[in-house]
Amino acid sequence: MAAAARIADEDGLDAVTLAAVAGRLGVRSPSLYAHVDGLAGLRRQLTILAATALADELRAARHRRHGALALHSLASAYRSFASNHPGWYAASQQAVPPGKDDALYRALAESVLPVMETLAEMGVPPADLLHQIRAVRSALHGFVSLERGNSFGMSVDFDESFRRLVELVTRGVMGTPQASAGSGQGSTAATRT
Amino acid sequence: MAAAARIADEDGLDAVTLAAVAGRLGVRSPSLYAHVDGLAGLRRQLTILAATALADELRAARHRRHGALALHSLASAYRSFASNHPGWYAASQQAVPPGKDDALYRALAESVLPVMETLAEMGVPPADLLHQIRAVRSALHGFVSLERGNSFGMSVDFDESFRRLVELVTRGVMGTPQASAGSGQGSTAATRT
DNA sequence: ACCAATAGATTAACCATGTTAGTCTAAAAA
DNA sequence: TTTTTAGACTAACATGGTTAATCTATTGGT
Repeated sequence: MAAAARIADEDGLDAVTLAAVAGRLGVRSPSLYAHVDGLAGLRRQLTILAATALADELRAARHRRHGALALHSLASAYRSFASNHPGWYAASQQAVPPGKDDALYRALAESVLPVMETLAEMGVPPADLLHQIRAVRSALHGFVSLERGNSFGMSVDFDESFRRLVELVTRGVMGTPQASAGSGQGSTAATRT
Repeated sequence: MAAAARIADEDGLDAVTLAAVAGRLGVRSPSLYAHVDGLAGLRRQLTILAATALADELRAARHRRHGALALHSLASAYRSFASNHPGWYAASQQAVPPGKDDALYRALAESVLPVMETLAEMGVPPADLLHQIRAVRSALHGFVSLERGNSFGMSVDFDESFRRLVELVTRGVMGTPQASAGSGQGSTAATRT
């Protein structure tokens, strides 16, 4: 897994292949089947590894910070993670098959927890929490994803753009409680949103 | 290309393969080389096709609408496109290799134009335009991408979440001009942002 | 000290996919 | 009628994933 993780960051997620991992370990591909459940298993574990790493970073960024400051710190950490570990970030954003795989699900959920806790602490009413988390996640993932994918033309001032985006979202999350019209939204307790 | 486009939407972007396209056309894979420049060329053209289709939808959504309404319509069209053509959407969001490929670049740029025009028309000052476009694109792409990737747990109320996100961004784009601190941002004329 | 179990690697073989090279055929152009 | 050409084909090879069957060395039990 360590070898796979290195390849992901150095050569891109697509370069994570049984042959590549085996090659780096000085071993033939079939040998890997004694340790991982094929390519699918390898990628799955890589996703878990990446999501866990991201969750750790986010947790650390939030540590002992509160309110808007915590949110800003979180956002920075999120973007830095994607920048420092592009392969891991890509892995952590894989499409998730519905149901079943619990470990995978929980690892991904953990990376969302810090956002949820921060917003909750900032006083977002439970009825709004779900929507706000989605907004924050969308903004962060969207920006990072477009930035990583080279989808922003003119390579100017990404930092400033990000700063503004984060402030826009922060403002949106704090002010204007926005009376919720529909739905009775059940448990706000659980994990992913 | 039509065959490839159908496969992308029906079986996912990853299923777009020379073998699959050839199979659907009742032909052997090597035959395709007379029409497309290998798999890379096929995918490239698919990206152009998808970006063009997206641009058309966005242009249509904006047609004869103005201000916040245009932006909302744009946002809806964006999300609908991803929902109706998941494969095309995925294709239109491929990472872009820097420089060179002009046709590809321009096709992708076209899909951003409607956003730019709408914001400009809404009175966003030129100095802010670039950042605002990025914010809007980030929010839209982020939400759609997370929704498509099954990354929102609890399958409740996506519509409401999206509605709120769009309103949050709209509010952010209209109010609070946000004095820009750094940079002298050159030409605001051009295309992608 | 010996033996058995096991972890972990191996080769061989087979699949699918992408790709190149060389060839054939039928329709279009001259 | 002849030539050109578009568009297909087969053959052959590379890479990557996967399974099966086998080998070997270390570990653990007796």
